Amino acid sequence: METKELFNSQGLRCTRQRLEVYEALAMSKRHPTAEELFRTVKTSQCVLSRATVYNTLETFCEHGLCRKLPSTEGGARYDADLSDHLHLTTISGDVHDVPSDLGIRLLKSLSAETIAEIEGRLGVSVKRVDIALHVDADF
Amino acid sequence: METKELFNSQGLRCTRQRLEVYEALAMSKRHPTAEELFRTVKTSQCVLSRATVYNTLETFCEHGLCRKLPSTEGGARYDADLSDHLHLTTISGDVHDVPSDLGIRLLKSLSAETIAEIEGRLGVSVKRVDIALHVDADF
DNA sequence: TTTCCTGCAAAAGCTTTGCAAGTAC
DNA sequence: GTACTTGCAAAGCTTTTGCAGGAAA
Repeated sequence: METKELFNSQGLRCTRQRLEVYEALAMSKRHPTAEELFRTVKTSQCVLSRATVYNTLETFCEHGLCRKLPSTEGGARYDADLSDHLHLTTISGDVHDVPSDLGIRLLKSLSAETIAEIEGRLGVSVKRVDIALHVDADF
Repeated sequence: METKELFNSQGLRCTRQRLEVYEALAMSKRHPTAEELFRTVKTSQCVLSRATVYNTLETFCEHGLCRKLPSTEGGARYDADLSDHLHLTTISGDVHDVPSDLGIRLLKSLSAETIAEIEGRLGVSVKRVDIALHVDADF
């Protein structure tokens, strides 16, 4: 679906700012923070304020267009990929996507081999696993 | 192990503030925020500043005495229970412990029955599940 | 006595809010 | 034209920092 139709289907007006923020978010594989989105979109010849980024992201979350990811430090991160997957945060704060099957195996057996597989497949350095189920919006 | 011995085993000095913060955290089943711990401990005839609470909690985390839980809103939450379990956050922001086996079943099959079981066993109202694996400290 | 810890106050970082001007529909 | 959206600036909340005084070992 085109982004404009996506907004319309949710009763959201299609503004330049929303389009750019949404597309920057959907394009990114880095699960960006509000600040990162602000800097990405602002430079691309679009008038934009931080307040709008925050408002926009909250609106997107409310309408199921993206998800706010829990984090322990820095600002909140956002993900427009609502498909079935988990997230893995490295010591540096980066967030990586993890296929559900791999994540579930990790949960079932945090063996050295599983960790090695995670590290190999994602190219990250795993230091500790802190697992949480977050239940915070409509089913 | 007594709390004082626990501190000593980690090379930490045993101060009034640390003892009270640690025991308030260990006693609580609510996964309190720094602010909540500050208010709990401060009222119980103990001189305490917010800065000390933050310093203390970071020190505890560094020494493996507690864990910082990722969250999407409000302040970070802390848990001194390092045993094998997962967390479930409700729409109101409360964090509940979930036995690992139940959490893994949730991950494997987010069926209506599983949700109902979660709700029944924890007495909470589940609205959405947002799942993340956080890897952010030493293994 | 030495080293570590605490409190205070200030600052920094992230996010929200009120309101007037502007824009989508 | 109406209702929604934006930008700005200020405020709010959480967390960190520098430093001097104080306490543990």
